[in-house]
Amino acid sequence: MRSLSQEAWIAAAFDALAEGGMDAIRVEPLAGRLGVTKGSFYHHFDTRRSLHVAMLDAWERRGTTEIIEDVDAGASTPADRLRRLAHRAMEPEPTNDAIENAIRAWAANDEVAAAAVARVDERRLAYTAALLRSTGMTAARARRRARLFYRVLIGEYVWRSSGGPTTTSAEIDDAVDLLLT
Amino acid sequence: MRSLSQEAWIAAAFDALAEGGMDAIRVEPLAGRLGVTKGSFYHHFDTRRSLHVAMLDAWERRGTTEIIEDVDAGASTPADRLRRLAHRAMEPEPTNDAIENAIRAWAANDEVAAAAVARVDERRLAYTAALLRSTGMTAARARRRARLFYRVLIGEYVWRSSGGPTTTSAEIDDAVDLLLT
DNA sequence: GTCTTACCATACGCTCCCGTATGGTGGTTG
DNA sequence: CAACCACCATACGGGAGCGTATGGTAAGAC
Repeated sequence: MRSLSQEAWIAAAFDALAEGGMDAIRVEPLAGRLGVTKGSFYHHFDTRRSLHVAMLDAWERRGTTEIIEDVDAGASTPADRLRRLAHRAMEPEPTNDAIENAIRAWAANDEVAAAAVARVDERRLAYTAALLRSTGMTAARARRRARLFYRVLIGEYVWRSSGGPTTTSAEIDDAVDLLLT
Repeated sequence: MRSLSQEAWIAAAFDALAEGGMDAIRVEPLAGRLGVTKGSFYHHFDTRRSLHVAMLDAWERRGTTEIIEDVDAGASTPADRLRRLAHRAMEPEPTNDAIENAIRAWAANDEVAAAAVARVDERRLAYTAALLRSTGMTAARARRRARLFYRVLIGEYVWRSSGGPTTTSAEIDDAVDLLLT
């Protein structure tokens, strides 16, 4: 049987999100893309809003553990782990960039989204700061540097999506060296 | 006589933009906010799109010269000029942040907006790179540092708007020191 | 004082989309 | 095999907002 699940709707919604932002996630166009009617949608979700919230949950689950596990897998020195983190996080993935940006823009006008973004940010920051502190940095300095790193990362995503240049591998190494100062 | 001008519509549109993004710029709500009907709007503009383009022009004119002139006014060493630039650009102004972010997000899905953003970015980058080169840096390095600075700036705007922390004055000085390395 | 023009109100048709109501179908369970 | 349920189609009502058409008013031109 070819019946859909919530996950199929969420996946399609992320595609639409990456292409046109939060506002492009509309029930009927999504149904068309999935080859069904909105009768299906309102079977799986109460309202359009609940799809948005479900997407937020999925994003929070994915965006918090994925990279960290990936970086921790290659055990090395803290400085190298930081370098791996930077390279991994800055890797050009247009779809991921667009999703990240769209959700962050959404958070500016939605309390629930803002809370989810705040949790994700805090985990990433804590992880980065912990890495920096492992290199012998003071806690306060590590925190500051982690925030600076995160600003660069957000800037990279947003700038890339709006036609900016992509940071090269050499530039990433250069920036990491600055961070470790 | 209390008649409106194009500028009044554009100003109201920027308010709506700061609050709800590009998509919140709707003709009828805007007319309500201005105390007129859309009959007025379609007298001053051909279509909704032409208002958007007019906003883009206004943004490009404003966003390119304003800060630069302000920084050049206080003549000092290149390093101090860069410091002034950083402080001036990172100054917390929620409305300006939201506008900057909204237009940049818009540029991801609109060719005309992307072209305007590209021009503004290039001028800001060129100015920053020139400052850095005046401190004795090589052209290539100055370019790289300018891009890094610009990523931090974009990240600051976006992160602040989505609930992130505001960079303190001390942190700005710290970051500028890193840039000058 | 008429005429023109800038500015705006009113009213309309149209499209897109949300959410609901209801019925149909095919698989599953007892 | 009968009842049930998950899944989806169809059809409807309603709101929001775009763009148009047309008429009205007040300020200046002549």
